[in-house]
Amino acid sequence: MAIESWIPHSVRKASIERTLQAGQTLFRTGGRTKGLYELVSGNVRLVRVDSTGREAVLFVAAPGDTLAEASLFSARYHCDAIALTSAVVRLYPKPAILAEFQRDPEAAQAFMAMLARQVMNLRTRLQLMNIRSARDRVRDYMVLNAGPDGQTVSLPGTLKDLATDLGLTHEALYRTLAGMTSRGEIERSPGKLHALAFRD
Amino acid sequence: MAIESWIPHSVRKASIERTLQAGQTLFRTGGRTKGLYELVSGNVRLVRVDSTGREAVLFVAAPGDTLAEASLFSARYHCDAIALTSAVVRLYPKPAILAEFQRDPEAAQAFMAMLARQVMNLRTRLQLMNIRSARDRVRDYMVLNAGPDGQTVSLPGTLKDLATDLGLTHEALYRTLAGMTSRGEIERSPGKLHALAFRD
DNA sequence: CGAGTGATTGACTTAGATCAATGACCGTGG
DNA sequence: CCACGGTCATTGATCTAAGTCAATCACTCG
Repeated sequence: MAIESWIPHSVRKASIERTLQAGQTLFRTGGRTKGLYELVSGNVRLVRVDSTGREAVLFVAAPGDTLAEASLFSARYHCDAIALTSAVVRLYPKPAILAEFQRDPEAAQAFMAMLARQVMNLRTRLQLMNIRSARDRVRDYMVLNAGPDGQTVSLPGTLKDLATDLGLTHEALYRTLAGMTSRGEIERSPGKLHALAFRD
Repeated sequence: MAIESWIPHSVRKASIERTLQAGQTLFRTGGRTKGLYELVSGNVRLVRVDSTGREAVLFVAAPGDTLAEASLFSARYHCDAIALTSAVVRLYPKPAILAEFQRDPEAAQAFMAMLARQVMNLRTRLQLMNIRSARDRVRDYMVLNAGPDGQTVSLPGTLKDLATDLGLTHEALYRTLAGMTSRGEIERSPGKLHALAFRD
């Protein structure tokens, strides 16, 4: 998923960094699309605004996320991108990317593979969000993200981050983990979760 | 998103239909990937099973969905696909697709565009699921799916389906809609929702 | 004319959100 | 070197929105 894994070198070199203040607009609905953005630091949110001025958030990008990949294939943006915090973005210019894809089918394929993986991932997360029970959500998360041994999950960030990922409040997650631990369903070590026997 | 919009004709012709009984396995983790499946009718679920035998559902495909696009780029499946109901799938063989992408960059680009759109879409739905309040969820859904006039949403299926899409029970959705109607926030006509003035 | 499904509403329960407080830890600046 | 501000982790008390169970009506289809 990391951008380096699929962006061709030539395009990489042509990229440009830009710094945004909190609240600053990166692009706006109807504007000409410039290329693919990678969020380096900070947060940027994509919003769509309806005729009455109500806005709906499409996506809140975190560092490492890529913004507006669909805009590579359309001439105009379909939403607004606004920095939520001060942020740094990197722009990979559209002509460079598309030209590279024409020239090198390998590059195109790498890009497709990355997108396909993202689709799978997102679908999985969506499925996870359909689970009502916090405990089942954690369980499923563990099955899905287990390491090679099939029962250890290493946490990428803080528990708070995990809670957000799971669509729970951090309090709910703490409680759920505490409950599962006391019931002997999991064990915890710093930065890791171990699945033990589950009995339903 | 419809498969006809991006699948090259040559590949289309090479596709094969297959019928599954409820409970039948389409493919299994570790099996050789054959290509891209489109679900024609019925439901198929993708599941991952961990070492202890616990399973987590990755995705439940509905007619029109495409399965395992990521498997186009890997040699082995990473999950099991099992028919939930009796179902019909259409297989687009991997060699045909990949060869076509090599030959015709346009086709490759169409595929990328489709995937990119899917990614946007999925992210948006994920964002929607983060909204706790049923009312806000409906509101956001309406903003996101408003027609050209910016305030009419035509419902693709039944309200029950919509409820599932929104991650609500149908009862909760009915009540929410009833509430919003009585408060004058929306108007309803068969198969359509109209947004009126919202006051928060 | 039943059987099946969608739409709708009622009553009740509960899981998780919300608000709040505490302790541990960490960096940093005086 | 230590006090202070910040964030994470954790737990308690309370509340409420949405889930669950259940019943009814309208409609369609064979």
